[in-house]
Formats: sequence, C-alpha cells, structure tokens
Amino acid sequence: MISYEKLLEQFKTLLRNNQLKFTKQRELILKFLYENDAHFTPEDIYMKLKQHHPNIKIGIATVYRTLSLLEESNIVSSISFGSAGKKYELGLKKHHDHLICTACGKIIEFFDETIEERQKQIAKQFNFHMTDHTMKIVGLCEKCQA
Amino acid sequence: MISYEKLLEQFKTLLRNNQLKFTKQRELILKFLYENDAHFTPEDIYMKLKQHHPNIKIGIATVYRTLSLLEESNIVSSISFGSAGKKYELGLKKHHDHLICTACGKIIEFFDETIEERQKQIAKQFNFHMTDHTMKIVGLCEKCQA
DNA sequence: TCTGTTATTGTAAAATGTTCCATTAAAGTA
DNA sequence: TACTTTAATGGAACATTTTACAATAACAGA
Repeated sequence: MISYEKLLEQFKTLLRNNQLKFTKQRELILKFLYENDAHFTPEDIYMKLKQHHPNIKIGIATVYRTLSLLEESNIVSSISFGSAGKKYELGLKKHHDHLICTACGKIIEFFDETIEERQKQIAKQFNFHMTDHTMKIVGLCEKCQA
Repeated sequence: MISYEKLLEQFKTLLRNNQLKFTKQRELILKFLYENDAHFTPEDIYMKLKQHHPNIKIGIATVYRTLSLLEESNIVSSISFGSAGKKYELGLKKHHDHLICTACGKIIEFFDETIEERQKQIAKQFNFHMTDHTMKIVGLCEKCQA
C-alpha cells in the first residue's frame, strides 16, 4: 500500500498538471479516506470532518465537488445501489468488484482474473476504449439469509 | 419477444399476488417502456406521458414509484453512470450488460456466458444468495475515439 | 515578501429525487 | 350495482445533490 506522503505528492502533482489548487479542504478529504478503509457517503465525510476539525471551515458542496474530482482522477471510486446514494472509498488499492447485501448493506470486495480478462476482450470486440469497469453482485449475505 | 398483452397479464398477476392494484398510471408507464426500446430517465417518461396523454393525470412521484416497483419485480432494469442519474429500460429481454460511452452517452448491450458463469461461482464462494448482478464497461465508443 | 491572477470556497438557490398525507380509485363481496 | 376495504395517487414537504456567485485563498512572478 502506498504511503500517505506519496499519495499526497501524487495528488499535488495531479493538481499542478491541471492548473488546480491544493487546499486544506481537499487535503482533509483525501486524508480521511486514506485513514478510513471503508465506504462513505458525502454526508458521512462532511459530518466526520466538521466533528474532528472544528477549526477548519468546510461546506458540503466542497465535499461533493472534491469527491467528484478525486473520482475523475481515479484516486477514489464510488459504488451505488438501491436508493442508498453513492458511497466512496479510496481507489488506490488493487482494482476489485463488489458483492452487496440488500438487507444489511454489507459490502464485500472481490477480484476475479477471468472476469477482468473477458471484459478486456469484450471492449476490444466492440472497438471500445475502456477507461473503467464495474461489477456488482447484489443479493443476501450469509447472515441475512437466515 | 413477449407480446404486450402477455406482458400486461404477467404484470396484473404480479400485482394481484401482492395485493397491489392495477392503475391507469402503472399501465401507461409499462406500455411506454414496451413501445420504446431505449433507456429513459423518470423525467423523460413523465414528460412524454403528460404530452401524449393530456387527459390522464400523472405525477412525477408516481413515475418514480412505479419504476422502482417494476425494477424490484424484475420487469424493468436500470443503469446509471456519471452524474447523469438513473435510466430505465424494459428488462424482459434476455439479461445483458452494458458498454457506456462517456463522451456521447451511447449505450451498447452485450451478453457474455463466461462472465455470467463466473459471477455465479463467486456468489457461491462467499455464501451469497445472488438476486441480481450488473456489469458496466465505461469508456469511449468507436466514433468518439476519433 | 508583496502583488496580481485565477481557482476554490461557502452560502444560498436551484434542481433532482423521496416521503408524507389526505383524497381518490381499484377490487372484492353482497 | 352499491358498499367496504385498502392501496395508489397528486401535491407539498422534505432530503439530497448540483450550480451560481461574490468573497477568499492559493500560487506564480517580481
């Protein structure tokens, strides 16, 4: 796993290359996602940041904007299902897909080489330039089947 | 492809079995999706129905509710990407996944037996009872790569 | 360090999506 | 058909997400 210092450098370089600015708010959001390995809604992140950093001003709109920026830059990835809205996680770990329990909301991550390979072939077959792909398996987890 | 009459019967049976009621609004939405083989937002459907059936009252909330109902019943399926919101289509055709062009919004449908099979195996491996699954390949279509 | 330029911010307003509730309409029974 | 029960509806309230805009903060150059 990449260190926070390296991630931060990478983010700063990305911003510089696109004439964007490095702000306290953007750093806070990135750091929060780095330190908390789970899936969060924008509201989750906004509340936690206000709580833990009462001295730094931050608006909910900035959280939404920053998450979109980070997602476009492939630093975070999002997942959504049902009416629950989008949830974000740091996307630097190895690419993976998700199993989602519709009863308890539990999210399990998995990776499957066969599926990855087929996806590449399918994109090729349709002359599609693939930039991203996602797979979700929705259902009931072991506990919730009881 | 199933005929509209058969689809309607199927829908009515489903409603009856769940103590739900068959209404003009629900029929209009089902019919619209049957007759228009493409992906629509709730707003799209709401506007088209108001336009083509000025004599029948319908509210946007009913469109959202009916689409959710139809999706839960596996009669329609939805797809979402980027900030574009959810789009719905009749889901009675054979299950398929999607290629989505981020430049022009074009949606291509495909089906791959290998992927389907792997998904089943993965669900089994995690003791997950799979009720649904989706795959999206996002990128640039042939035209938009130029 | 100071200054000018420009992206970013928070706030408020707009847009989009969901829920509540009183009224209406569907469907079973007589 | 009339009556009764209960689900569905539209509209409004509410919640979530996005956008507009004026003030602010980041950054480059001197």
